[in-house]
Amino acid sequence: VTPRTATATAAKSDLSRDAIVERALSVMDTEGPDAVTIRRLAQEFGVTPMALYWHVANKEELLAAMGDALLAGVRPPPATGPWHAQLRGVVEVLIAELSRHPAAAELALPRMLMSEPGLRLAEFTLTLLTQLPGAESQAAMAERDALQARKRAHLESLPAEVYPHVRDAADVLTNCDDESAYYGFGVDLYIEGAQAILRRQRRTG
Amino acid sequence: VTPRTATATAAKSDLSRDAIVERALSVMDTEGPDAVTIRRLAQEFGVTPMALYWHVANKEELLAAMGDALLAGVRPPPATGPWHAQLRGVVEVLIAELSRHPAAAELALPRMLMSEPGLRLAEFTLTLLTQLPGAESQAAMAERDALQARKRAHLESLPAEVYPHVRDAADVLTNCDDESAYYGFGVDLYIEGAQAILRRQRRTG
DNA sequence: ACCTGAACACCGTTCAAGT
DNA sequence: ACCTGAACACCGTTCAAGT
Repeated sequence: VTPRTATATAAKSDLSRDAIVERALSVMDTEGPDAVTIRRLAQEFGVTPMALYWHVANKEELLAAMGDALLAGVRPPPATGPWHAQLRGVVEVLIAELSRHPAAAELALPRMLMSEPGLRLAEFTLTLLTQLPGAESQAAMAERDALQARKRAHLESLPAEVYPHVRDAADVLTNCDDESAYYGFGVDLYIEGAQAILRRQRRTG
Repeated sequence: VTPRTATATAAKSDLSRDAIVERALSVMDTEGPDAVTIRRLAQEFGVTPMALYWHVANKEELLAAMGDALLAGVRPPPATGPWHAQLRGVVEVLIAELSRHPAAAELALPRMLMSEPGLRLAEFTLTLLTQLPGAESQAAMAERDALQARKRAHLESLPAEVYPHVRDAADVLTNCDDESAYYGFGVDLYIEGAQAILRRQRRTG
């Protein structure tokens, strides 16, 4: 009679960082954000709550790891067609991945410029856009200055050989000295897009 | 010696729903989301935690009310110029308001289609866009089907005289039968916008 | 290296009771 | 109508200790 089988639920895989993150995602998917607690995940593995702290520093780090796991799952489709078709491709794959874990989606966006999987995606997107500066999501737009300072510091420490475009765009991506210019780009993006679609609707419809 | 002055902090305004919401926003602004707890707000007013439950059903309702307060603060600038200039105007005012309460920004977006202040804003925006269907934020895009069903039911119960455009667009705003079409619109918006800005850059730069 | 046990300082919320 | 007191069932996390 091993002590584990007494308390462990159905799937009694070994405890590990990846296993915890994966289980946390599935708990969040099925039971919502409030259900993912350290204690709950512990009993999911038939283990003491404190056992998790060996694999994960704290809950904040766990949530970040969940976001990174989503982004790591976004693999761009094979490159065919013009740049905007490829761009549409990655965005659609990203949306598909976020749709598979709706409640965890908002964990992914703030990680885009702060983690390896996120930066891989950003670098790929910026490669397609070449000289066009990047536009952040609305959620990212509303983030604190402190966090943005950390982001910039982090971006500036990146190796230029691996992330050339991200580094080039670091200023635009984090600069908030001129807020109106920063937000203005996102607004322009929306307006121009709406106008273009309106024109097309008039043509075809 | 009244018992209140003994425990109340500096500003000892009377307890009320609006006062609680306002104080919650300022606590969130200055000390972050984790600091806004029922117990903390109670001692902010020099009162027992349970006192708040007379004015607010639970914490979830409090957070929703905070989001609504932000949206209620978004007043469109005087209408001048073409429709896209006016649209840019509201969006900029919205962004300005969200910037004043960065940590609370994400409370506002999910309330856009669920509260009176949000619907007022949506109606105004859709009036400008006229026949153009509305595009939701990425955060809203990732919401659950259950919530979308509630939204639709809520939208369909609205008086057609007050919210004609919102009602007309209810289908597009909540329909997820064809996910790809729903998300595709947002993607088109982004792509077309990026292309338009690229063209303009080539012309002027 | 990996996990346990006991404890601390918190949460949101209910329910009966006061005024 | 509006607030209190005591209690319940939870949290995340630390710290010393086990194997």
